[in-house]
Amino acid sequence: MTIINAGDYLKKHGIKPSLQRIRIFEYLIKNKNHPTVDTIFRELAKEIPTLSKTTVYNTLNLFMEKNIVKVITIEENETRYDADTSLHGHFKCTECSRVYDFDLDVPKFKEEILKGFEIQERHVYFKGICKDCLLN
Amino acid sequence: MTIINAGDYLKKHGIKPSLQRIRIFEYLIKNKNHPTVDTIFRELAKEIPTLSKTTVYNTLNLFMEKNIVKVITIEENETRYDADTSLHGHFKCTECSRVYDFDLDVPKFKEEILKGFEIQERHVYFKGICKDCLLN
DNA sequence: TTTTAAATTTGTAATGATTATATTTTATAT
DNA sequence: ATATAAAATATAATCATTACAAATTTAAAA
Ligand SMILES: [Mn+2]
Ligand SMILES: [Mn+2]
Ligand SMILES: [Zn+2]
Ligand SMILES: [Zn+2]
Repeated sequence: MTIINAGDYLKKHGIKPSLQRIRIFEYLIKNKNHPTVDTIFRELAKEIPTLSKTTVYNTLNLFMEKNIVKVITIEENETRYDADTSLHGHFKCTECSRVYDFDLDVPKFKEEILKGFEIQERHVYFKGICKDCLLN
Repeated sequence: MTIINAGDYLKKHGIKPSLQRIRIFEYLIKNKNHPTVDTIFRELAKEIPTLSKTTVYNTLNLFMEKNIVKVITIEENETRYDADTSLHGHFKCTECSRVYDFDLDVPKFKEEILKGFEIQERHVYFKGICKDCLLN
């Protein structure tokens, strides 16, 4: 799914597209690096000098309510965000701390044990050392 | 895997079995409810009035280094611990906040994309509403 | 058994991420 | 242009975790 216009996309999901909201959402779809609040803030503060970190928090929480971003909690005390809401796995490299995406096959989950449970979210993440770091 | 004697198990893993360490480990294997530090502390403080929360933190971090417990980070700001180090999935109910175990089939992961990556940890968790809560 | 040293536990302070609150700024409607 | 609502900002508060130093316990040495 490619998002042509961030403003339209926000509107379509019931979010008034302010400058800050557009830039934060654009940052997420252009940099698929699963950034933290701090990363987003530091990067965008260059373009928007008045930006407040609170706004980044508020905006991401709003995005989550409206289901256009997902939260990634791999490490405690390091919350990351992802504008790709499709089901996919994440691999975090413990060397370079990059977070990679990888495909997941839903029906391959053995979920019989959870018969009678209503599953709303599925999260899969691996940790280890990425190809890049292994070659060094 | 059933652990007969907590003290022996700790020794076998290079951990000197102090009273606090034994009790904390026993709590984990007897209560498979994936407790938080706070839960462990509150429960054990009844038996060990001198217990310090710092000790619970220190002990769990030691257990993690020695690979006899795993950390579960489903929610940001709610770190839980599991003495079952085998690969299995977790289901967290958003109603009663219980965390259930469920089996996972390792080879069912589609990991071709991660060829060349060294995978050290695999984590799978789902969120939703458990059977119990759905029946109310 | 006493003495000494090391390991462990404890209490308190510091840190850092997130949220709460109040104020200011911006957008919208009359 | 004025009033009202929404959004952004600055600052303070909260809370989980860690850092640090002192006290206690355990183990080793004498
Ligand atoms: Mn992703
Ligand atoms: Mn478990
Ligand atoms: Zn790497
Ligand atoms: Zn439930």
